This record gives sequence, structure tokens and C-alpha cells, in this order.
Amino acid sequence: MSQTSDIQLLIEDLAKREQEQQIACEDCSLHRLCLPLGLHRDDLLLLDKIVKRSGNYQVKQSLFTAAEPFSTLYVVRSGSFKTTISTSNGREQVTGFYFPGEFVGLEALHMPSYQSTGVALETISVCALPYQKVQELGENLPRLQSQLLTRLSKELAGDKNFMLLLGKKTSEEKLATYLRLLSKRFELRGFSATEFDLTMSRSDIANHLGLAVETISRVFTKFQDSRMIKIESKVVSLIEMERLKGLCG
Amino acid sequence: MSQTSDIQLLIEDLAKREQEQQIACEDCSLHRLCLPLGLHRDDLLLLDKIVKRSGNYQVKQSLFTAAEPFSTLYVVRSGSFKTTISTSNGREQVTGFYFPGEFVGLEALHMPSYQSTGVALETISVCALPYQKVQELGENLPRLQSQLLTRLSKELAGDKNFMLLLGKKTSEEKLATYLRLLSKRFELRGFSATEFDLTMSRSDIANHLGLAVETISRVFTKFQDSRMIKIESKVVSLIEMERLKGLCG
DNA sequence: CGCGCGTTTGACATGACTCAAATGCTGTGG
DNA sequence: CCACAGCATTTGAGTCATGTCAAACGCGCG
Repeated sequence: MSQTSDIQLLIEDLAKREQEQQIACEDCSLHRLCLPLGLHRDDLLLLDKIVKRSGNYQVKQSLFTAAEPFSTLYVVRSGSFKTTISTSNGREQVTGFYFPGEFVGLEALHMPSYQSTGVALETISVCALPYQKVQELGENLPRLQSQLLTRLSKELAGDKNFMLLLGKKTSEEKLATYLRLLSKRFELRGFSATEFDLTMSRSDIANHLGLAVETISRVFTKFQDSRMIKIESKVVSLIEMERLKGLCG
Repeated sequence: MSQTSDIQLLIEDLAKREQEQQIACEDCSLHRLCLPLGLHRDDLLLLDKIVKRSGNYQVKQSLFTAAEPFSTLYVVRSGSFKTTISTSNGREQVTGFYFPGEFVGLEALHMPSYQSTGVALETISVCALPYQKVQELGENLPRLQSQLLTRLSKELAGDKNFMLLLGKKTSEEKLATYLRLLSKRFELRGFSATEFDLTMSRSDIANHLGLAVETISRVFTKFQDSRMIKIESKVVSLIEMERLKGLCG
């Protein structure tokens, strides 16, 4: 019984800390990756005021849905994310995965409504930026606008490269490229570049890369059989990074 | 002899007018599509000062090349354009086509160098915007920054949709979607939505859509045989727009 | 423990690619 | 102004990478 209440307490404490994540931008660990970069302290405080840190979401929960009115930009605080677009007849394309410090929904900021749907891949928390207020703030903070421009431009550059992957690469090249991409993103966030968690399902990966689940599965086992990588359910280890690089096409 | 000199004069005149296309942003016919949108007169004059209208290029000439240092944003004034990215082993992907009023090179503006190559599809003229100066101007013109943000966001939205095309559509759906896309862009520019010129080669189209030239050719003839479209070498007529729409997937 | 979903594996089907050749178009030099 | 060279496009035949369908497996959750 005492055991139960101990756990209870722990859980409550965790939930409380979760809810209370009112860490100022200034103190946020994502500082370096996020919007604050290049802003002065005073400006940061202004930014702070419009950020809503309330957002916690469960697996498969959606932050926003295509065609719903656009109002807010989201920045991932913890956990990971996917966005999807659909054809009129219901086929779906995963247009991106998003990790802490990354912006979701940038492609909508000139439109009246979201054009993609954002779904949580795990339990996540986000910072919500009401875009209207960001714009108002931007009127007097060119630095903020610049940061946004940089963010957009980076995503655009990534997507252009992704077009190369979708249009011209074989299934093996696609997966190899994708793994290296993830590796770099995790490394940038201070995590291991050689061992990480695939928070998305095989079918999400397959869909994103324009392949069938079965193909992804086969390529994974092929890569594993050749001892280039190791997989234990969700955890990937990149053993021979050079060989992987060579396979990227 | 008099004939020759007549033509001579005509050519010289043309060349002169070409060179002299120092039409102020304010008076430019692309006004509505381009950066000036939403700027005040005074601001426009400032923008005017940093725009270089010198650029005329021949077919296949490149404006910028991947890995070359990034310095300038280009806006197409007349003619059309493609950008490409390549894999390390030389395969190439056409990442976009650009028409009057559209920005080329936006994906590079956070980087030290261009990541794609921009090539003229016909004789073209462009406005060149030294990005450094755009930034300086942006410091005091939030409206300008906003316009840039909108431009970037639009391109991003387009590319996300394009990922859907590349990843999930059949060859017929790809071409149908592409034709409709072109149609809309021409319409927006005041041209016919149902009859227009394909300034790019079949192999450029094929490459862009992630298909082989032969496939494009076959689909074109199939569409034509079914009397949905008509093709006379470079000119396309969309006869049954509704049917085309239905084929977009 | 067992249900259900996600993943893997196998066998087969097919859309799009490749290779090859014919046809058509464009621009250039005689 | 014509003829020819060279490139772009079309058409045909055969192949192949990847998709589809089906079934087994296994892991996590209730």
C-alpha cells in the first residue's frame, strides 16, 4: 500500500512538472535551436509573453487538421510528430517528421487554413505561437522575422532535397538517406548519432519515403543482414556509417 | 540593303529596350504578384534602389549553380526557369519551374551557398535582389519581411503538395496534376488557363514528376487519344478540364 | 494469457523503366 | 531557301523494381 502511494506521488509530481513547464524561452534547453536565436533579452521577454506552453498531447492525437482555420504555429518541445497531406480520394502522404525545437505548420502561414494534418507520434508537448501575435511582434522585431525566414528556408531546402529522394532514389538509397538524415538531426540535438529510437512506425516511414511497408521491412533486414545497422524493434544502431553514406546515392 | 539596315535597326532597338527595362517596381506589370504587394510608395522606392534589372539570359544559361556562394535572390521578369538538385553520383532532379513574378533561390537564403542550380528554359530576364541589401532594408520594413515570409510559405506549401504527387500518384495522375498546376499559374498571370506553351522539354517534365521521358510521351498521347487534351508540339490545349481534374487522384 | 496490431516473410503481379529504333523538328551552313 | 546534322519526341518490346496479396510471427496491452 505504501508502495502504491509512492508511485502515485511520483506520477502526480511528474504530471505537475509537465503542466508547469512554464520555462521561459530564455532558459529553455531548445534555446539554441528555436526562435530565440539571435534575439536580445528584452525581446525574448516579449516573445515569452505570447508563447503558450500549455500543449500536451497523446499518441495519435492531432494538433491541427487540414482545412481547419490556421491560427497557430507550433514548436515541438518534447516528443515527435508527423504531418500528412491527402488526395481527394483519401490516399495519404507523410510530409514530414518533427523533433524538439522544430516548427510545425510553416507551410500554412500565408493561408486561411492548414493544408496538412499534424499528429503526435508519442506523448508530446509543444509551444503554441498564435501567428497573429507573432506578426504583430514582428513589426518591431526584424530579428524575429529573420529567424522565421531562416526556419522556412531551412525547411524548404530540406524538402527540395527530399524531392530528389522521392523522385530519383531506389528503395535502399531512400532508407539509407533517411537514416542518415535522422542521425544528423538527433546529433544536432545532443543525442547519439549512431543509436536512436524510431518513434514512427514502419508504415509511417514507408509512406514518407514513397514505398510500401513490406519494402521498408525487407530493406531493413537486408541492411541488418549485411551488418551495416542493427535493429531491436524500435531502436536502430548505425554500425558502419561510411557504408551507409555510400548507399545514399 | 535598306532591308538589312531596317532589321538591324529593329534588332538594336529591341536590344536597347531590353537593356533599358528599368521599369520601376511601381510600374511593373508583375507588381501584383511580386514583392511590392502591400508596400507603400515610399518603401517601394527604397526597394527599387536595390533591384538590379540587368539580367538577361539565354536558353540553357545558368543564373546560379549549386555550391556557388549565395548572394542574390532572383525574380523572373519574363521567360521561364528550372532549378535542379543532384545526387553525388550525378543523377538530377528538377525541383521546380518558375514563371514571371516568382522567386528563385528562396531555399538558399539561410545558407552560405546555393544548393540548387537555376537554368533558363528560354531567353529570359530577371530582377536580381542582393540578399544582403534586402535584409538591411527588411530591418526597417516589416512589410517586406512579411512578403518574403509569404513567398517562402507559398513555395513550401506547393512543395508539400508536390511530395504527395511524387510519393503517391500514378503516372497519369502526375501528369494530370501537373497540367492543372500549370493552368492555374498561367491563369493567375492573366494568360489562358486552357491553352499554353510548354516551355520545358518532355524530359524536364518527366524528370520533375519522377518519371521517364517515354512514360510522359505515352501518357500525353493517351490523354490526346481520349480527346481530353490536344498537343501541337509545345502547345497544350486542355479540352475537358473536368475530366482532367478527375484524373488528378 | 490471449487478442490485436505492427512487422516480417514469401509468392506473384504489374506499372513504369530500359533499350532500341523510327519519326519529327530545329537550327545551321552551303 | 534547301539539305542535312543533331536533338527531341514517339512508339514498340521486353525486363525489373517495387507493389499487392496472403499468411505467419511476435510484441505489447488489457
